[in-house]
Amino acid sequence: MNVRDDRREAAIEKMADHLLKEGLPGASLRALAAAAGASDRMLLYYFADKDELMAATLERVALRQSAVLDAAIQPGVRLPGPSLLKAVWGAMASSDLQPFMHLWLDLAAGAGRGVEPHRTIAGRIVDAFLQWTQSRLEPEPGSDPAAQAGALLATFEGLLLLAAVGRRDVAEAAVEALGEG
Amino acid sequence: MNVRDDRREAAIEKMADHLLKEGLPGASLRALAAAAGASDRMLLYYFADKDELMAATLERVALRQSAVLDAAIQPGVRLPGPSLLKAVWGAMASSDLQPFMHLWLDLAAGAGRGVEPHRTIAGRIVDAFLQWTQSRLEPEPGSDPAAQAGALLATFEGLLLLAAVGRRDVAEAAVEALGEG
DNA sequence: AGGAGTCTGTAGCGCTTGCTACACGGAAAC
DNA sequence: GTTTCCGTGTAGCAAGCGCTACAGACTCCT
Repeated sequence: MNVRDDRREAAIEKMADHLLKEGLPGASLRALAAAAGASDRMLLYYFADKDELMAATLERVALRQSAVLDAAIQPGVRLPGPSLLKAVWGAMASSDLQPFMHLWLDLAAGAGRGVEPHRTIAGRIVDAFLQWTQSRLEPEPGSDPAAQAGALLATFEGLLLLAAVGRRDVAEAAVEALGEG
Repeated sequence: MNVRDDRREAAIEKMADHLLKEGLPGASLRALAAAAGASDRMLLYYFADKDELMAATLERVALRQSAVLDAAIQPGVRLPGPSLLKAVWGAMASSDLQPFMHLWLDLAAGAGRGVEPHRTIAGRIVDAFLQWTQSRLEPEPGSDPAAQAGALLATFEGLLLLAAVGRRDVAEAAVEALGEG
């Protein structure tokens, strides 16, 4: 029945595509509207304001990404740290790492300065990822599993950052080195 | 003799301060000019355009930061991985980590999308940091020292990112965990 | 048939952005 | 003493931003 909600939903999907392709800097209302096949006027009819629109769209992107990870390493499976890192890195790499990486850095940069809705959403994403990591990690006995998951997550995020600034080769070599040690 | 170069130099210092305080999003010509005690008109007299201005200012920030690191761990000293990580993290934390962290994430985000001058400068910074890490790292025998340095750098960058998105506690715990393992 | 509420296009407001045109005072060179 | 260049203020341009006012079309209820 509700036409508006349907179109809103469709817009979210198309805007998520656009966001992944262009990143936050390319996410003006007019550009997003063009991507969604609508007018900026209509976007602001579907959503209260840009913040609400961005929150919904970023949430959608996060959902997609967590689906990629779940598909790569299914619930119930547990791996030791180095293997898990390698597996996650491999999964991201084969699902076209780049777009998500760029968007995530944009988001993190905004979050760092406390910008909303970036701060809230980035927090949620990193918490979810942390929990996911802990649920997939075969913990080494004798130290805190949460801290181990945190360390693994940090390393992965750092690899992402290295790749983003054009040092993907360094990141690849690091993954290998960590796999041996 | 050269009045212009003197003022240009002074402007760089003050703009570096401003950049650390406000990050890239707060770096409009008018805002930078106010911080430097000049007019935007004059900034564009000292520098060809905003790109040149930003390149000079970001370079200055990087210079300051590497001075902090050199002071914390002097040339010639070598530490094993976990200790080095702890030392670097401690040095950054005690020198007011926050401003540099934010700026670095802004820069990395821009670099990821290929924006100039961010891409070039971020590349230079990460290369310098990589080299610095390798020069301070007591390498474990049997695997590539460069890759070990890369892995350590990745972890550190990831910790920075975790702290930026408001999970500094997770980062601290991870540093501890890595210190034990 | 008429009024009410739901959609949507047009047009534009007020603001910020990087950058520029122009004019003018002073100092230096000849 | 004139010319030439350096340094600087004023004022403004074109483009982009998020957002809104307004009006018309369409659908539904009575």
